[in-house]
Amino acid sequence: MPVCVLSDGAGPGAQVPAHLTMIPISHITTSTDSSGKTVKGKVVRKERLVSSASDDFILKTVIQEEDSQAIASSQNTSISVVLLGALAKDFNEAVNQGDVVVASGFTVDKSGSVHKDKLHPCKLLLSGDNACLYVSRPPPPPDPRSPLANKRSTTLSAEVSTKAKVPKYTYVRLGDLKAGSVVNVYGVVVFFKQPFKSRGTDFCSSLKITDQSNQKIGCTIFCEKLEDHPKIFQIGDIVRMHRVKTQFFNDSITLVNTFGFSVVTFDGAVGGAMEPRTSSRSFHFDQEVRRTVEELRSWSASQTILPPVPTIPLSAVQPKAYFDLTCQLLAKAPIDTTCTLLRVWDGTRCPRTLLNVIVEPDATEGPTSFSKEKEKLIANVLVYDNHVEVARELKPGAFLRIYNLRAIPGSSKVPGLTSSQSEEVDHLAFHLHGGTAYGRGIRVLPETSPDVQELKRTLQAFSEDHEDRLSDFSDSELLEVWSTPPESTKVKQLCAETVKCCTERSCSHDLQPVTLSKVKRSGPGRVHHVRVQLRSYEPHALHQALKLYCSKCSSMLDVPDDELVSGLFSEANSDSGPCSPPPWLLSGKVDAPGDAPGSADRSLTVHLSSELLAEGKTKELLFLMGSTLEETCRLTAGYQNIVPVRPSGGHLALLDLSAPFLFRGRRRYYGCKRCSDAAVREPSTEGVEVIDERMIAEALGVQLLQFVLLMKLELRDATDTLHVFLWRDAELFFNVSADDVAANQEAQNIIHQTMDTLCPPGGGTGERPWLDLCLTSYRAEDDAGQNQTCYQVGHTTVTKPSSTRSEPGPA
DNA sequence: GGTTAGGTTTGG
Repeated sequence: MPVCVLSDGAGPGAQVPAHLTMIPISHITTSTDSSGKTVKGKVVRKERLVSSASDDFILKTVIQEEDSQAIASSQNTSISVVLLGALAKDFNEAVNQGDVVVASGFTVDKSGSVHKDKLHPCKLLLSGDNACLYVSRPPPPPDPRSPLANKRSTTLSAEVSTKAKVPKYTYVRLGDLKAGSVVNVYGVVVFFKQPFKSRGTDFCSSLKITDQSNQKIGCTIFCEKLEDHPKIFQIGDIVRMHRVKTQFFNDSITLVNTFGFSVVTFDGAVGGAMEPRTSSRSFHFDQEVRRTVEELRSWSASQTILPPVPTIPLSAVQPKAYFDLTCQLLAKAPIDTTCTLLRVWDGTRCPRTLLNVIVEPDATEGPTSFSKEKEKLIANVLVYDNHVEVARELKPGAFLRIYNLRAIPGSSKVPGLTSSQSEEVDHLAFHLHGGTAYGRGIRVLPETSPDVQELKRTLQAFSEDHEDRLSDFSDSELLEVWSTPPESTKVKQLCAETVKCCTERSCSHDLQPVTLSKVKRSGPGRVHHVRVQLRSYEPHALHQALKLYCSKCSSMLDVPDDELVSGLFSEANSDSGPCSPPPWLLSGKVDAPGDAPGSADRSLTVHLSSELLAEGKTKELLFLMGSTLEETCRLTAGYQNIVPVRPSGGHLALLDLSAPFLFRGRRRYYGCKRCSDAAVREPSTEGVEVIDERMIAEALGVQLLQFVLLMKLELRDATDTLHVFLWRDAELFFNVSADDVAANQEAQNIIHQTMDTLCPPGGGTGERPWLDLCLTSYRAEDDAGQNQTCYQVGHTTVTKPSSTRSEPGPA
């Protein structure tokens, strides 16, 4: 449906998808297969937009082959194009005679007027979701101030001289606004509130903008959909608004959105990326837009109009301060109806003790505990009232900016708080109070934002430092680690402080360690602390410890090996036959990637969402047909998300769900056969910042399986042995995520090294380190349906794995 | 082509 105006500079902007093949106008016949094809031509005639019913439009245009050689050697170089529906309307607004357009998703029909107009015997029809039109406009006359001017005028002079550019939009300076008109404006944001629910039907955004005329103008935006609101991340961002009305309020002009409103936001930093933030399907972006934004950026940088940005890291937080926090959400838990706890970190450590909030593990979304080192960096943020609703939509792992967060010293009146810390005074609590004053609110930042990129580097650095610290022991420390109690150690030594342990408990239970024989005599439903050694473990082939778990039906599956998955791919490829993709997909071909250059002569059918294409997102999501597992893996280098598909009964279908339904880089995602209702369906990408496995799974009706780690450990102490499971808290135990274990060798190595430390191969029990563990006992049915008591290790982290154990001597 | 809000904090 969309019309995309291409950037005429080298910068970002919509691009015609590279996999589509262009065909010359003269080659078009009624038997042309238009799938995966484009036609390019200059608009030589544009007729009036005709509206046949209230919402139905039709527009006829004629495009002509641009290549003069083709024109000279062929007759049918001009062809009629009929546009229907919204596309016609968009075309009418966005395209001028003289523009060069590329059409895709068209159908070919016989032209009824060939005798009359002497044009091509065929015409192109564009309608529906499949159709897309890319517009590139002759660039504006060279700007004499620009260093590129000479270069431009030589390479593009022919086109420039044919037509003076008529700007489509005119923008009014904020100092020239008159009440009672509808205008387009640019402005630098000096104040903003995230959209909040109004008392009417819409969300309301409130902002104040300024420009070179130094007027500060308040704007109020009402839109029902959040994605239509300005995507403002911080003061200094630049907005461009189309169709806002001016009106007087309190003796000053204000701007309110009106019919046809649209807004695009740009980063306000001089030299920053020119990435337009908008959910509009069709928006105008060219060299002139770029120049206007750059002018506003440098003007704004030279001014002192902007209040200081109150974004500071946790390490710099002062008591009583209000500040904006850029952070990652790790976990969250509702406290009561007016308050939600967000556990966040930004990789820096606040020098103050932070408020400790204890909630039921069952109420927590995300991990319930973290390694002790990480825990020290985590801030508990309490968000109140209207923010609770926003917090409900947040997912652990998301990157957030919390605006106008308050650091409250010594405050301890937290609903539901059970921490013994509540009487302490020397700690900081973080509150996001109710209301929207001072722009209070929460916003999810896209991963592409520069601030998130920086945050991720900080978090990464923490993880690396932390791991370095673990493996960086002096010899004396190593001796302490390895000098374990002798076999004859009696129970009384369990509490001895002198024995070094290589695990740490992070639970809040106030329990004395007990012996395994006592654990065995106690019934299910208990929590015990024990000090034990690891006698043995299963599976020894550690990759088998990685499982797929369905949180819906609780089934646990082995991860299929490559041989099995390869087989499923070739099975899928053996189904052939006619197959019509759904109308929202555009089809094309890519060369099958191969080792030798000569082997790449096979081509694979690919399908891309026309909506994503329209947004220029050609690498985001690919439906791939006919590939082998190996080819699919190779293509992950070029596409963020690959969904393998196969023809089935004339339609596109997913592969058997034993195969991954999605490839993302080195990561593969699986779905639950029992709980999925899988089909190729269109993902709704409107307003979506990042296309991830969750949204794709949801669109495809796939119940996403989670990678988990499952091991059975045999523990021993002086009194007995006990088999326990390591599952729910296995990631915490190894301090590694199961997702990472599934995707990379380094994470797998951590598990190997840890197990080698806890249970050295070939070593006697005397060498094995002692472990402080928290055990939970529970009742479960075994395979024979018999009730039995099971045990799980929880709240425990291995703190001192070491790979240098085998060579303790000086290096 | 309606209504909504119309910056500005003390409080869990």
